[in-house]
Amino acid sequence: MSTAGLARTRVRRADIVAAALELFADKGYLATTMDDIGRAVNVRGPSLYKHVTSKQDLLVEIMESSMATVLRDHAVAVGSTDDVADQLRRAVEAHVRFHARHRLEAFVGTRELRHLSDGNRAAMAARRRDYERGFRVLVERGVAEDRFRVGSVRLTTYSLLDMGVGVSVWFREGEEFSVDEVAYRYGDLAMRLVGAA
Amino acid sequence: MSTAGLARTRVRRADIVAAALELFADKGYLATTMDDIGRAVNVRGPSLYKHVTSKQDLLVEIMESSMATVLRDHAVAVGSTDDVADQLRRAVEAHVRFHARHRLEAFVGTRELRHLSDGNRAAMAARRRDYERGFRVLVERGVAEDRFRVGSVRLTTYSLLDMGVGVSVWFREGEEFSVDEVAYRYGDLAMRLVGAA
DNA sequence: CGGGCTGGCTAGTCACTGTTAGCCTCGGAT
DNA sequence: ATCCGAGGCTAACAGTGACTAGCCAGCCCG
Repeated sequence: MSTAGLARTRVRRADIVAAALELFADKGYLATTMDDIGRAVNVRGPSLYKHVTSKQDLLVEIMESSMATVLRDHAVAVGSTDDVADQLRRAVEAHVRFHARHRLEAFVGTRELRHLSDGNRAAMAARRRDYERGFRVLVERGVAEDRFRVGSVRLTTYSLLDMGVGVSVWFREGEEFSVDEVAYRYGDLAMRLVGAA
Repeated sequence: MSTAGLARTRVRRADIVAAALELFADKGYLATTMDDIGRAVNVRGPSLYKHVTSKQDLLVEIMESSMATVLRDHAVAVGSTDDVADQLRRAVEAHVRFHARHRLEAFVGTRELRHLSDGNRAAMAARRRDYERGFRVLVERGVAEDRFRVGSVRLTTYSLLDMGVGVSVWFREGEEFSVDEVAYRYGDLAMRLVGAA
């Protein structure tokens, strides 16, 4: 069948990206060599260039697809209801779910931003700011609608976001908490932080 | 005076460490070269070895002194009262104050842990775990004494810590908030998180 | 059956970087 | 005046690592 060749190629490339992700998360982008990545997929370093144009490309691919995922999840969460408190709760749950389920992507996404080439980093940073603005806007609306009571919108928003980001550092699948449990509990914590009525 | 030579040496060394700190924070440990550090103190890279035994040494010095600072501040905060809620509040304030005032050290401390040599990393990680345990113990005691009401001690503790760590990422001296304001407000947020009575 | 693309391999290039070696200067103490 | 050590400099070494060049095997197509 004519799809076999193509199919195999596709799989390989995905394997490479997956291996790169694990290594970037574990050792960091700069400390990871193309040979390391090759070894992880049973190939010599230089062979990778038959599938990928550069090491930087791997990083870009990882960060972009990961960013696309969070943004999509966030939009779904916020769009699923009109109640600000529910929106914030669901947004936080999505945020945490992402940082737990895709902890490596999330981890690499925050840690390796600076090793993106200038153009890529700027684009990425902009999308990240948009994402954060989404949360700030929710908190602001909650306050305006008298549903939340916060000392500072900005600090509260940072707290919400940073709590969730932290999940990607300690979370491990199959330990004490499931993804859903963590998401749910962080949703509660978020409601406390904003003093939800 | 015989101290002049010594004094100058000491100052220089401190300058080197300061420059290294800034560069490590900005570009990352691996991406920073000895020439970079040298340039920052108007000296060629190799000359640094008259003051420092290795690049790794610079990282170790930064991380150790920084860790010593947090641990000391934490001990003072917890020792300054007997009331669990006050203890936790002050511990969080100290935590946040540290991450704001010493944001570069804090930032490097969390980001570059993996580039410490094995022995140093293990020692550092252990002290970090102790520090975290200090918070968990406070939350546990608060719950036991019926002063706090939390869904999960572990998750709540992580949240408290990660919120504070996040401060080192966005905080800038002389902008909207002073160190004290941030510390105070995060203390409030912490009280909300633990559902302090 | 045979040609050629796909994708692997080895060898090599080039740039870089931590660190050492060895030299020279200058300021302070004798 | 002179000595000397602290500390700067350049040159060089050794290792690394991204990426390229060029070769070859095997599989799919005709």
